Amino acid sequence: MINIKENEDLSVLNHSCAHLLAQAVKHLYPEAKFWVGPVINEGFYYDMDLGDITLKEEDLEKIEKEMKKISKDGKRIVRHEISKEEALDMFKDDPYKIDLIENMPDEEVISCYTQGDFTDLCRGPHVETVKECKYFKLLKFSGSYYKGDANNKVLQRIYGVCFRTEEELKEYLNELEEMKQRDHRKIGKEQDIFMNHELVGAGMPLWLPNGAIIRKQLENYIYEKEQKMGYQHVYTPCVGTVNLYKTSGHWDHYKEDMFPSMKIDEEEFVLRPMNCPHHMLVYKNKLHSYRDLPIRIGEFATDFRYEASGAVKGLERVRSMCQNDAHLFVTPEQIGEEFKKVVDLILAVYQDFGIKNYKFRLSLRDPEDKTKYFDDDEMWNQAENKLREVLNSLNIPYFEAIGEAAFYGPKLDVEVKPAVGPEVTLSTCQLDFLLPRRFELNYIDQNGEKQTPVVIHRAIFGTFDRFTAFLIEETKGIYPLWLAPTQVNIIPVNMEYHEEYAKAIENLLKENGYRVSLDARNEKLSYKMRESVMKKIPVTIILGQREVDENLISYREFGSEETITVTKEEFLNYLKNRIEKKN
RNA sequence: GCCGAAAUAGCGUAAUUGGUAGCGCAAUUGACUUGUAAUCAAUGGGUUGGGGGUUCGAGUCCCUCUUUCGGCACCA
Repeated sequence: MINIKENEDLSVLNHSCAHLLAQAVKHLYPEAKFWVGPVINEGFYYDMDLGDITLKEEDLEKIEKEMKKISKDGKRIVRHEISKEEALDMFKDDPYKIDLIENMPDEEVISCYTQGDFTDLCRGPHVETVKECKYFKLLKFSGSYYKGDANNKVLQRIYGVCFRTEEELKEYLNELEEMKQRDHRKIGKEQDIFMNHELVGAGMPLWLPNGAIIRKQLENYIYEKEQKMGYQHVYTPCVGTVNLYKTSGHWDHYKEDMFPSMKIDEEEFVLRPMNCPHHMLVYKNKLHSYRDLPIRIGEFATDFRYEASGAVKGLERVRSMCQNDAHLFVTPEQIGEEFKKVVDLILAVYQDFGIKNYKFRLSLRDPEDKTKYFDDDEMWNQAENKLREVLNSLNIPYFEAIGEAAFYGPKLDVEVKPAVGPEVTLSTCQLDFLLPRRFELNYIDQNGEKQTPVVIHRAIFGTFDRFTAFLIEETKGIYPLWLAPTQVNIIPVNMEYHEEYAKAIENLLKENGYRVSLDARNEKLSYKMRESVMKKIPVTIILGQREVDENLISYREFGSEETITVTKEEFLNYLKNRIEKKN
């Protein structure tokens, strides 16, 4: 999809359209006060205070109409530069603009833009006249916290998008509609991947048989890869004592986001929100020499987090999840090499799944924020510099994000954009100098002295839940053969004459380990073919008199109109080949 | 959690101002015996998300809880 913000022309146009929106709102709601109206990747929005008024669906139409009217009128958009005093006077009725002006550095030139009866404080640039903002659409509206702070007042936000031509706008709106069609929640329901039930609770997905097949394939796939890389897999309990999390420091940072503790006899337990503390103790179970490192402890671990009710979403954001987790215990010298192996693994996995749209994000702490991050400047500088150094040596493109680190250390996150909603983190690889200290981990170095290891936390799939959600959206529910819940569907042309042969082929494929269905209903071939295609089954076999007579198999691949007829051996080879190539 | 919107059969949906809950697909049964995206007919299926209220009467109005959706905030 086109990125408005990265397109210079569309960016200016959309920003002007935000002003047009504000002008129309001002006409309809004279008491409206305005905060900011920036351009974003998807278009633009404007945040405003409408007093006691909250917008309704119909209001958007009214505002759109007013915008069209103003646009038709075609007033010029004129820039003027003013002093801070003039600006403070001009916007004296709007506390939000006063806030903006007061926070501007003294030396900055203050500019505003006037179009007809409306003037907005703005850096610009803008298009020449409001006439250019002709092909726009208001997309959605919602509340949003002033300055993005949940303690502040809720402002009204309206989102929209603007293009140069009607065709471009239409195309964009169509694409938005197509994105909704690939939403994993929609496909997940259609394909019986997962379900939810209000008696189980929000954010607690139940994986149905088809989803369980996909997940099992993912587990086997990553287990084998990790096994080959020297990971040792463990099983640890889904509960821990509160003291375990007090030791790690998670309790102080996240107790509000955990399920409440349960007191049994004299001890308090929580459902575990993550597995690091358990793995620290697995490491500590034995005395380690520097010769043993790196030690890589992996686990497919179910965790529970009390995510905010407004945050839960399908398989993407849940309260019960399974992490593809591992903790690597390394010497300081081994950080670079181990980190590289993790990044290589991430890249290899994405290649296997055909995932192309992702970004690496280097997540750093906000040095100003002394409460969110463990307070030890030296430790942070060491960790962040080391991580940046490793990334630069790996030669992968990444961007830095301040304030996105974990409380114990900086991370490399992989960001992807779901069909609906903001970007989410899939894979993560984190550098941690803190937890090994908290749990007093050590190893014996060459000189027989105790040293503290460094821990790398990493999750390749992130959680199986979120990865599956993304996989569904990437593939649009058209899975490669090795992942498909049903791999081959068999349709006999005539049940009476061909059922026996069809059953023989079904057994042959089952014996070879494939997931096969036989459509034995008394329906027309075309009826069954339609269903097979709609279910997106990778391979459909058609068996009629020709196949029976010559002991052959005819099949059709999903997405192809062509029927291929081969011997049984050739067909088995064909399947095997596709599985190996993961397509 | 916050600001909005919504919840009707397995799925997708309809029901003027409050007045007998319909339809399509799927399912079941019967007929048809089929060569690549829908054969025909019949039948069953609903405490309209839960609880409470207003009313002669509630899918429809009010309160409340739950869940879902669009954003915001959060995300170890």
